[in-house]
Amino acid sequence: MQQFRDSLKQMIQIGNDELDAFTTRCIAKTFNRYDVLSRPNVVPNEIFFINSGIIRVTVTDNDGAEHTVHFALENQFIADYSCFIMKQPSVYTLQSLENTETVILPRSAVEWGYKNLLQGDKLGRLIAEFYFIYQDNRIRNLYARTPKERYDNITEVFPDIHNRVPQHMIASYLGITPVHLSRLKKGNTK
Amino acid sequence: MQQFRDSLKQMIQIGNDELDAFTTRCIAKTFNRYDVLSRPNVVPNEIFFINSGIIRVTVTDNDGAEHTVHFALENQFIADYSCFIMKQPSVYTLQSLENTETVILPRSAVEWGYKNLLQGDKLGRLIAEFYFIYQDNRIRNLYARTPKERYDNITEVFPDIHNRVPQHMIASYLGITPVHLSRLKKGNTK
DNA sequence: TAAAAATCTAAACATTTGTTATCGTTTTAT
DNA sequence: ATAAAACGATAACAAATGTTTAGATTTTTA
Repeated sequence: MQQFRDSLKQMIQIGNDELDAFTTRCIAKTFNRYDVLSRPNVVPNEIFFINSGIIRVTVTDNDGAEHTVHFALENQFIADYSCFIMKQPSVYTLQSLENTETVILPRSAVEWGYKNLLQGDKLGRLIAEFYFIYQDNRIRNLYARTPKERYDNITEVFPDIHNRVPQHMIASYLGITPVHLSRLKKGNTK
Repeated sequence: MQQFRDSLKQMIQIGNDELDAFTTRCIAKTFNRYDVLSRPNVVPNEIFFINSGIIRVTVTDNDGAEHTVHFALENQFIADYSCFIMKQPSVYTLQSLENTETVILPRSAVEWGYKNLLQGDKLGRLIAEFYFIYQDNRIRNLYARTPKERYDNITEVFPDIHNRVPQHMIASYLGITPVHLSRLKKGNTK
């Protein structure tokens, strides 16, 4: 729980009493590799903070094909945040790709934080802003960069991804097929 | 300014005194069609609220090609919000497509609001969350829907877009060429 | 440790999407 | 009102990307 407390302290001004009260409402939980943390069609009532490990977020399209839209790493928050906010049934699957230690923030804790922490709303603002920036980058890359360029730059955002995630999941994240990624690596295409 | 005040009142609890103090720090400004509101490579220090009109957000890639990443409509906030938050040089161009009435929120007003409005951080949180949800949707569609599906559903997010925006800009937003959109409309492709 | 499963590359072929050019129509600007 | 520019459809062709299948290698599981 200490790692989680340190992250909070980096984001907002918060004393030990507030930290105690808040973290008491959170739950440490460890997942095994390939465990599913969150499924589609269920209203998500949890935000996860990752102490160690890696979580993949996927969406399934109308044809049943699975698309990796995100990898979440150490010291990051992850959730089906849209559906969490809107209290609507989830659209994503969250799955651990390694043994993953998390801190779970139940909805009750989050709402308690907004109401009772001196800088609770600021914390919520910073988390939302952080992911906004990340997503903005995503969208810009999808529009203005080729798959090859996205591949070449993926380690900017996910430093050791090549050692931790199979290539076909990286291809999915890039928005291409594994076969095509294999081709791009050979360098025949621009 | 009344429209802007009403929008604020819908988002947070705010009295007339606070509203007066805040809106005094904002500036009403009208732009002509095709005016540029914000350019790349300049640190953006403003958020725009749209009373009427429509603003297009574009990014230019390495080859000099322009991509439309967003249309902002009435009663929405729009900015190069990532760069605004990070105080970094802008990457987007904001351009009005109609005569557009805006309220400008200078950085000074935003920061004043966070510090002095009772629910300032909550307002910031809600705005960031709102755009997070919008972007999340964008990304999911880019991954899990075909261009044709994105075209068929575009009026969900932009109701009267077909009457207000030329088709080649819609194509750009969909991530395809105008020629290809023309093809899709004919219905030969899935 | 051995069998099974997952992974990556490769090739051949199919489909989607982009590019260029043309033409008629509509919109804009003088 | 008229000339210029922008716009959208279309066709022919080119390039990018997907699909299927096969085989070799690595990783996982029993």
